[in-house]
Amino acid sequence: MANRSDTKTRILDAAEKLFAERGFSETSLRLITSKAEVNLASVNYHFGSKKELIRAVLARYLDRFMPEASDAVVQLKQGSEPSLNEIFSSLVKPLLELNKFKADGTRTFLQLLGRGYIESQGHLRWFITTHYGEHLSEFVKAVAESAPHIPPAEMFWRLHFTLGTVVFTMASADALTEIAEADFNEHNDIEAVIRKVIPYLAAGVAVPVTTQ
Amino acid sequence: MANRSDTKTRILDAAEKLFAERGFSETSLRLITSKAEVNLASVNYHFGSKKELIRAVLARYLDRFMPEASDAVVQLKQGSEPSLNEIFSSLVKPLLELNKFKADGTRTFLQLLGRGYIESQGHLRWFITTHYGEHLSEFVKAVAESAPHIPPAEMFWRLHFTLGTVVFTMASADALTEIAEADFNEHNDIEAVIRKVIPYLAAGVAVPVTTQ
DNA sequence: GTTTAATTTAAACACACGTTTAAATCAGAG
DNA sequence: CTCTGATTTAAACGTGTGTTTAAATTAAAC
Repeated sequence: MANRSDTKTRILDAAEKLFAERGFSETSLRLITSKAEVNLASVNYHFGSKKELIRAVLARYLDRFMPEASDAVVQLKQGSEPSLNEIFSSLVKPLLELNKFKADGTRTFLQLLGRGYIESQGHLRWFITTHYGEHLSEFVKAVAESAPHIPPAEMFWRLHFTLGTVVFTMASADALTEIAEADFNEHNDIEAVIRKVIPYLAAGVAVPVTTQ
Repeated sequence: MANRSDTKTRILDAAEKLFAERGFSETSLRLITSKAEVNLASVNYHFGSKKELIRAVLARYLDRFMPEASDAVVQLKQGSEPSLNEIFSSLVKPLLELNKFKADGTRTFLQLLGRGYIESQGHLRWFITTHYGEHLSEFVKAVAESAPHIPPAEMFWRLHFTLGTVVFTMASADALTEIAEADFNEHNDIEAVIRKVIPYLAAGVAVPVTTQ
């Protein structure tokens, strides 16, 4: 069998960059293959379809991030009663690790996640919960335990509010950092944004339920 | 001149429903015109292009909501020092007013806003700030005054976190209420979701800045 | 009732998309 | 070297898109 083929990798690399920047449906296979300098048909040859290419792009990051993230949460719980801030903060290192895998990997991953959740009309939600459900529930459990005054149904909503904040912020992170630079002369890399959002999220998740 | 033409309205009505449900780029003019039972070409005749149709759909809601919303904020400030919770809550009535304009108008408007911010790659941001900037800054000013311990640059980020929460939650509100009903046997209409999100947002916006 | 302008209609246009095909090329095994 | 299977390639396919055209129809003005 012949297999030197970095073609697959070239496609994934070009695709993830374009997907993150402009979204999935706005990125054509022709654009991907021209940036990757491979033949158009090679996408279907190696991945079957565009949909499966999207999954492959996401999986390459999720496979790295998810185990590390849930490990971090589990390890954090070894100590005594982590705060919400600490739980969220424990995800920062796994996130930044992605920069070692690829330049700007953290930003790319978060933007992909954002695009995915927004565009896929619930399809990505299914993909993640079925493939990474155990890692995910480790995180959810830790959050729930550290805010025991929030009933489960309320926590469900708040975690999705949180997801929304992260996902939207990351999908528009480029535009926002530009505006912030222009209006406040304040330069923010992706890590700075992550560190800004954590206290915001933690406060919202833990705020007492008002029965007005 | 001939003008019985509810054609324009029929198009707007069908378009807003489909846009809210499935997003702008996922909704073809052929689907819109078939649901509206009008001819395909009438969209371009009455609106010029799909892009201008999208703007018209959004404007119909924004023209109703924005003045009412900023009025509500201004009126609230007549009293003494409204809290963040009160400021956010003052938007609920204007939002629910949209249900009088059209059945399910509140949900439709918020979903359109969500889709718009997500899909339009900054274009809607420009449209709203140039057309409704004065109404908007009334709201921003009120929020800033009620949380004077947050520096302007930090507030910029937190308001966009807030926007993200709202926009994402509303864009996926249908899916989320379904899941909540299945998993927690808890039925939520759009008003219930709005009332859930307000304390979450207010807590995040006002949380003290940590200089760790 | 005739004229005029606005509107509606069916058809076609031009283009971009994801996918498929079949031939050409390549690399490794025997 | 030869053969075999994997990979790459150029071309075409079929479909769906927003938009345009030019004729038909409608409604109001004179």
